[in-house]
Amino acid sequence: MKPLPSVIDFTQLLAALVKMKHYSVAVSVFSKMCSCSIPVNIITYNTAINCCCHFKRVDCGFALLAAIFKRGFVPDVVTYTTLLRGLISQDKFLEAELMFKNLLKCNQIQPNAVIFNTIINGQCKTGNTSQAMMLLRYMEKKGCMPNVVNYNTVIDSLSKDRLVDDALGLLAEMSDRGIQPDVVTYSSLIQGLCNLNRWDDITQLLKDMGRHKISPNKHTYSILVDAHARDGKVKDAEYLIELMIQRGQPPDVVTYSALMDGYCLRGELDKALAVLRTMTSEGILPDSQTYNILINGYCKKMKVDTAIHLLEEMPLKGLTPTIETYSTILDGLLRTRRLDEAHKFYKKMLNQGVKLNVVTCRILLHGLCWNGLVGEAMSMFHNMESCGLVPDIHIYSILIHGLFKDSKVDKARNLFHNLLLKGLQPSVKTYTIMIHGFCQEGLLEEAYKILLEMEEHNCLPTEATYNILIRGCFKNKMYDGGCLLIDDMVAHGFKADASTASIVFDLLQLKDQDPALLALQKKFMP
DNA sequence: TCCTCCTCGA
Repeated sequence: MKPLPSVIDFTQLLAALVKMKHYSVAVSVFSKMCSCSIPVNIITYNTAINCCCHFKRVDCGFALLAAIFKRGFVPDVVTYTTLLRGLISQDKFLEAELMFKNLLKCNQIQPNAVIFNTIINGQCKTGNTSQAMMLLRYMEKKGCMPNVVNYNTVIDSLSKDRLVDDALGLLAEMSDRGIQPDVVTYSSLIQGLCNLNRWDDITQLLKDMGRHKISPNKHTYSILVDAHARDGKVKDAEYLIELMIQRGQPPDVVTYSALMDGYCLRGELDKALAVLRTMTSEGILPDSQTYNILINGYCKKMKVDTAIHLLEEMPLKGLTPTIETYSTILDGLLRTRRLDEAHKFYKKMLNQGVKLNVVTCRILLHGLCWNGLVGEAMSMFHNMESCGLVPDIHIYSILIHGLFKDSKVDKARNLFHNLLLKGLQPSVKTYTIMIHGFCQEGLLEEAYKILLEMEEHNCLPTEATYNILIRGCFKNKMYDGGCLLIDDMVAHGFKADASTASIVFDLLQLKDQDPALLALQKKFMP
């Protein structure tokens, strides 16, 4: 109190609380400061607004903006950046974009690279990478040179959209303009290449990093560990972890979780558990996600009881199960047809205040259909909208599949038309399910129409799509049609391979010695 | 003294 610390000291105190993620404490300290007439300035306000935003209370952030005006302070670009980020983190991207445009139009701020990036990142995260790219060009026109973070944001998004070559183009552009890429740039690119299994390019990029004297960090290594683990190469993943330790970048909970996931994918649950023990003994505490990976592993192996045991263990370790934890177990119960337990579990989950999301609904609908309860699935589907949940294309595919399985052809057809009316783009899966359903019902013409529709919408059929339709033709003795389709699939670059041949083979075994089938046998069987 | 980008889960 004597002397009273400066406004900078108080602001640093607040910032320290933010860094420790004690947002509610920080906000109450801030309001105490205000009521005690302790000096504050615009930076103190910005820090407080940032707290509100992390606290998922943008509304309080805007209340503080009003207070700024009331006290005669002038909000700066940081104030607005923080508010925009708050809006975006609460899925209000369109509002954020509108506010940003107004700020520019009214010359309220001199936009800098940070505020531009906040919007660029928002566009990337809402699936509009191409618009983000346009904004990257636009900021330059506004006299604001893009920095490495702006490039990194777009490069990361392109890489995640599988457009790694475009991302690599931006890397080249950076070098041309003298903007040095950093470890984040390379990490994003490596991840993009990992998703496409372009191992040679990854090696090349790692060499490139070395030439630029940029060392991989925890993130980079974790990306590589994850990629190897996903690819089943757990031994290589283990080797990478050793390398991390040697190079002074010790693995963390993310690295070990990725390795665990690799073991789970191979069904080696004992080894996954061993990883959990290793990390704990090294003082790295598992988080909810680590448990979710393990729980998922056990559910996929139909060992739902062990999964439930792990769920019960979480609170003992100070962890709160997430919606993902509950959804995984629910999926396990439904897949093992433990309907009563699933129902009880679902009720309990809702009682605990867990909020449903689209993925949980997807799991429930899939589970209901899988257990032959299409009617209940449909009524749940109709309830979704009243909960503010918008069904996605996967949900439509699941329901259409369920309806066909129950021979409800008209309802399936209706649902398909409805999704088109809603402006949803059917996926290859949706189309394939339609084709499969129509084939089962002997409606070959309708099935074929769907194939044509796919091509019209530039949705490329897969080998499986063709095989399903071909099988449908043969089963319905439309041999010529089947043969034409085989030619068609070959023309589209697919091989009429073993599974196509086996269709013919299956039918030969089932059916009488139909001469047309015998002719086909000559064509396909060795 | 405050605000942007990268790693694991259904």
